[in-house]
Amino acid sequence: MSPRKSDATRRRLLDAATADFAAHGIAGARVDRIAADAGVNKAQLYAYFGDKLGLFGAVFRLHADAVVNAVPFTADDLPRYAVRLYDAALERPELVRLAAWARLEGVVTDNQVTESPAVTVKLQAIAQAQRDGRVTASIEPQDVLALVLAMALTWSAVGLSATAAPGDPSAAHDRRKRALAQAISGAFGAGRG
Amino acid sequence: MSPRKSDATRRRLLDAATADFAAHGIAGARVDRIAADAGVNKAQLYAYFGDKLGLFGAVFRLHADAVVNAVPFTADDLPRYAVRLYDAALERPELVRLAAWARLEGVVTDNQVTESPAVTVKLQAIAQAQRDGRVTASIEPQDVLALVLAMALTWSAVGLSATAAPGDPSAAHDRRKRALAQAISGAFGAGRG
DNA sequence: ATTTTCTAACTAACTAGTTGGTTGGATTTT
DNA sequence: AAAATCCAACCAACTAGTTAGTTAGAAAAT
Repeated sequence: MSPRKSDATRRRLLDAATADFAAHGIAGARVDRIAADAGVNKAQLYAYFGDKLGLFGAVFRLHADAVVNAVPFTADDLPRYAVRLYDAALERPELVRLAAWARLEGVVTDNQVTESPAVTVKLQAIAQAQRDGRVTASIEPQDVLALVLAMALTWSAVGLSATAAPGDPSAAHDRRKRALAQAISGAFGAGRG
Repeated sequence: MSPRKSDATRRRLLDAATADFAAHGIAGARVDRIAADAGVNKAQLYAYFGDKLGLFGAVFRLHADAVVNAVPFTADDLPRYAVRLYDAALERPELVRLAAWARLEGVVTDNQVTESPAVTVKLQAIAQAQRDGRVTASIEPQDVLALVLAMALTWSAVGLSATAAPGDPSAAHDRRKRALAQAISGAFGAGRG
């Protein structure tokens, strides 16, 4: 928008907002707290982002690409892709939480998720891997992708199981990653089914 | 507590609270709205449940038990268990949403999830199925359970993919269930690994 | 008559969003 | 060069509405 506005202030607001929205969701986040944490006056926040939902949208868009895009997708090697996602979710749990909250609070629709270019590209890559005989052809690409994502995020903040934390013993991380890679290999490997 | 208090009023409050908490989460739910929807005065709500969080706790415990009792666990046939969970999540999406919100808002800890009797029983059943050679022994029971749960809830409100709805064409449900059953069979079947 | 269940009205604190005005540095005018 | 002007960035204080939780007492039940 306005190129003159201070990038530093904008950035501080986005950082503070990311933390607060990730921790408390949209309804639970507090505009005053975000402004205070950023060391910025509340009126500035409104000048930059319009309203609370506009601020969330900016935060979400900023990280949305990073959630799914920063991790390179390899349809030929889904186990490794899933492990990379596991690591990414571990390193930046706030991204997963933002996405989960956006879904629950209804600010992103199904169509926005399924019809995004990032998803379309992945589906095509899976279809190609199926034609090449590297991924089982008996499960639709959309379901392969959905299941791989769900499995990779099993131990994330979204999951209903114990959440993985960076401080966990590395043996625990290795154990989960092996389980994940092996389960995905068995589920989608072209050898069977 | 007091055996005299009207069960009908209590039930109406729990029903209204279930809907509101499932739709908006704890921070987003409104005590006045819940009381109005239940046709009960707000002061009654506080007499029955103490405070907002106490009401959420009651709602959560009520449905957590229900879902555990409603879906029988079959360690020998994990694909079918997962499909039953898919159906249960489809029929009662509010249960999944309640659980997701409870996790995100931090009112249930990891230990409460992993150390509950319901989970312990399932883990032992999986270990037995592994000894019987009906489930792959190369993945720990806790990870088998975590992955099966995550996969079954791929298309639920928790998932990051498109959400399944009761109104979807039955072909779509069948397609997802086949994908789910096949993926779980491949991932945890004892034939491989 | 007394206990229990219910209710309207209340409050203190909090919330998102606004207002009117200040600051400090760059640009223009003299 | 000095004075006048401009403007984006900034802020303390405020508003109007909402929130969880309380109270004092009426109605109903036993």
